[in-house]
Amino acid sequence: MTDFTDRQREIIDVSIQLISKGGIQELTIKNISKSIGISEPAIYRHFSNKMDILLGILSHFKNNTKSTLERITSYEISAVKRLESIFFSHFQQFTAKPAMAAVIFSEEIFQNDKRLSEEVFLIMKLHQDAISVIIEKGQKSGEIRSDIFKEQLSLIIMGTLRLIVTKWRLSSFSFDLEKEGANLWNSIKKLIVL
Amino acid sequence: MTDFTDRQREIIDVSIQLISKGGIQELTIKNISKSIGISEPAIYRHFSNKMDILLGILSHFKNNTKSTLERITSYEISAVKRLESIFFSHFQQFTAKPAMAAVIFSEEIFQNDKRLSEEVFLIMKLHQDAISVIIEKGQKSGEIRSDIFKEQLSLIIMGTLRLIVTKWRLSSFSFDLEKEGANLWNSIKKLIVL
Amino acid sequence: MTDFTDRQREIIDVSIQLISKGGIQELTIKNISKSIGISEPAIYRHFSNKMDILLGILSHFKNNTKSTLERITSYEISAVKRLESIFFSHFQQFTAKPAMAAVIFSEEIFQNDKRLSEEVFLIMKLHQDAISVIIEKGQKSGEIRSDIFKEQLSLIIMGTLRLIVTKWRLSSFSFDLEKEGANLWNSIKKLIVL
Amino acid sequence: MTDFTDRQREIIDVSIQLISKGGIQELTIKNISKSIGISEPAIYRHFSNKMDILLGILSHFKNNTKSTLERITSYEISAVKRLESIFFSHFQQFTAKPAMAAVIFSEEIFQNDKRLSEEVFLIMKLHQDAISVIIEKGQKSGEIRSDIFKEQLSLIIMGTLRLIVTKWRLSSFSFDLEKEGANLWNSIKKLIVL
DNA sequence: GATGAATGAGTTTTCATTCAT
DNA sequence: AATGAATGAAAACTCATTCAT
Repeated sequence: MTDFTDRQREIIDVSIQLISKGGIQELTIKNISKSIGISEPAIYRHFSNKMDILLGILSHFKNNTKSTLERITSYEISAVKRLESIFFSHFQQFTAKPAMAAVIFSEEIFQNDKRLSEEVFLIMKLHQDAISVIIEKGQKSGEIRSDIFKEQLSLIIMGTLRLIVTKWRLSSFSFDLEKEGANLWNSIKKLIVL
Repeated sequence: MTDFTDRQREIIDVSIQLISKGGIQELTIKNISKSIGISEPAIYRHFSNKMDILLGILSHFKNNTKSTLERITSYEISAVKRLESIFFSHFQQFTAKPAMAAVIFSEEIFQNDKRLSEEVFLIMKLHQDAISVIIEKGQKSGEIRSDIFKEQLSLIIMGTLRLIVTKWRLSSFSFDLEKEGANLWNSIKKLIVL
Repeated sequence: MTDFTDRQREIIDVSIQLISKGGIQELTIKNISKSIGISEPAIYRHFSNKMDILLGILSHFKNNTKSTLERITSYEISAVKRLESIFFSHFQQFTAKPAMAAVIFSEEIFQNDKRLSEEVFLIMKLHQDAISVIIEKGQKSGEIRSDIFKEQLSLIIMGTLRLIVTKWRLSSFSFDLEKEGANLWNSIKKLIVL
Repeated sequence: MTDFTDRQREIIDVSIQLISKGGIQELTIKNISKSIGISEPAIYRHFSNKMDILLGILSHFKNNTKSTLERITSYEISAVKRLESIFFSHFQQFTAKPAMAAVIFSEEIFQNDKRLSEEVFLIMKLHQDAISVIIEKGQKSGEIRSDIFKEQLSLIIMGTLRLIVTKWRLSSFSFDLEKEGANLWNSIKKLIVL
C-alpha cells in the first residue's frame, strides 16, 4: 500500500493518459515530462526508472480495486445488488477517468516483464475472487441459479463487462457507458437470477 | 484480399509470434530479421515499411475471420450449432497457433494509427455482425430466448469468449482451451436457449 | 598546506575509496554523498566543485608525502636505512588504507586537467628528489655503488616499489604487502650496496 | 586470437588514442565516431557495445604481447640479450605508437569490470612469466646472478621498465625513450649479471 | 549546514530506414 | 533477392550543478 507523493501521483496520472492515447509506445519519459511541464531528469527524482512508473500505475490500480471491493463488500445488500455495485462503480470510474479504461484491461501493456505481469494477474484475480464469492453466496441463498459453476458465471459477467468497456473505448467514448452498462446489466440479471 | 508471397507470410507469422512474446515493443525489424535469419534490409524487399507489416497482420486476421465465418454460414445447421462452431473454431485456431490469441484481441497494439485501429474495429464488427445475425435467426425460430436484445447477447457471448482466451494466455496456456471452452459454451447455452 | 575541515577530510577519504573501488568513473557527487549519508547539494557546502575535491585528494597526498619524507630525513641514519624507511612507510600506509594504493600511483586519473596533472607530477618529483638525494649521499659515503647514476637507481627503486603495490592491488590485496615488500627490499639492497 | 575487420581495428586504434589523451572519461562513443568521421550508431555495426571495444583493445594488446614474446623466444640468443630484446621492443613500439604507452600500463582503466580486469591481469602475467623463464635460464647458465629469486628480479626489471615509460608519458614524450631506455637497461644489466 | 526539486548537457544504446553493391 | 555499412531521430538514464527553503 505504497504512499505516493503529489508529484508521483501526477506522473502516474499522466502516464495512464499517455498509454490511453497511444499505447505504451507513447509512454516515454520525454512525453511524461512534457505533459507535466518539467524536464526529463526531473522525473527521476520521483521514480528511479520507467519500470517503477509502470509498477506505480499497477499499484494505483490495485489500491483502487481493493478499496472499491472492500467498500462494496461492507454493504449489507443482496448478492445481485453487490454484483451490480461492482459493475456500476467500474462504469462510474471509467466515465470519470476514461484513460483508465484503456489501461486497466490491457494486459498486453505489462506483459514484457515478469513483475508487471504478475501484478496484473493479481489484480485480475482480486476481481474474480470477489465476484466468485458473491456469486457463491447468491447461489446458496437461492438468489442466483445454481446449475452453472460460479467460476463460469463470474467469467461471463467479467467478460461482458470488459467487452463493453473496450467497445466504448474503441468508439472513442461515443456512447454513455453508464446508461448502456445499466441496460446490459439488466440483461445479465435476467440470465443469472432464478 | 491481398495475396501474400511466402516470405511475406513468413514475416507476418514471425511478427505475430514476436508481439505475442513481448508486446509490440518486441516487434522490431531487427527482431523480425533475426527470427527469420535474413538481414534487416531484406525485410524491406517484402514490405515497404513497418506499418505495412502491421497492416499485413490485420489483413491476415481479416481474411481468416472472413473465411471462417463464411464457412460456418454455409453449413445448414441450427443457430445454436452455428454459434458453437464459431466458438470452437476460435479455440481450435488458438490452440494451433497460440501466438494469435495474444494479438487478435489486443486492440491496444494497433491504436496508435488510424488506419490500423479502423481495420481492428472492422474485424471486430465482422464477428459481431455475424453473431448478431445468427442470434436473430435463433430468436425468430424460437431456439434462443427473445427477452434480451441480440446485440446484448452477442456482447455476452463474445466477451466471455475473449476473457477465457485472455486467461488462457495469461496462464501461459496452462489449461486445455478446447476442453474448458467447451464446458463454458455448455453453460452459455443453458443461459441463452429456451 | 591547506587545512581541511572534518567534513572535507571525510569527503576526500570517501572519494579515494570510491576511485579505488571502480576508477574515476565511480567518483560522482551522488556516490560521494550516498557513501557519507548526506545529500548531493550538501557536498557543495564543503567543496565548490568536483575539481576541488580532486585537488583536495592530491593536496592530501602531497601533505602526506611531505611529512613522511621530512620525518625520515630528520632521522640520523644511514642512506640505506633511509631508503628502507621510505619503502616500509609506504607499505605501512597502504596496508592501513588500501584504497590509497589504487589512487596514488594512478597518474591517469588526473591527466585530463592541467592543474591536476601538474600536481601529480610534483608529488612524483617530491619522492624522486628525496630518493635521489639519499642515494647521492650513500654513494658519496661509499654505502651505495657509484657505477650507476643516482637517477637510474632511484628509478629502479621507485619502479619496483610501484609494481609490487600494483600487483598487490590487482590481486585484491591477497598477500601480505609488508612482508613481501620487506623481502623485495632485501633483494634490492643486495643489488645496490657495495 | 580474434580477427578484427579494418573498421574494428580503426575503432580500437582511435580508442587507444582517446584514452591516451584524456583517460577513459574521454572514451565516449561520440568521441570515437567523431574521430573516425562516422555517426555514433555506425560504431555499433562493428562492436555490439562499449565493453566490446574495451575487450577489443585488450585483445589487441594480448595478441601484440604474445607475438612479440614468441618472436623473442624463438631467437637463439643469451638470456640477457633476450631480456634486452623485450625491453627494446617495448620502447620501439611505444615510440611508434605513444598512445599505447598510456593505456597498456594503466590497469585502473579496466578495473571497473571483472572480465576486463581479468584480461589485464592475464596480459601482465604473460609478460612476467616470460621474463621469469628467461631469468631462470640465465641463472642456470650462470649468466645472471642467482642470489636473488627470479620472481623478484623480474619484478625489478618490469617495474623499472614501467616507470620510465610512465615518466616519458607524463613528460609529454619530451625525451628519447629508446635512448634513455637503452641507458637504463645498461644499468640494470650491471646489477643483474654476474 | 543541509535538503528537495530541478535542469542543461551528455551518456550508451536502439530504431526504422536508406544506399551502394 | 539479399547484404554490409551507414544514419537521423529518439530512447532511458546520469552527471555536475543551482536554487529556494
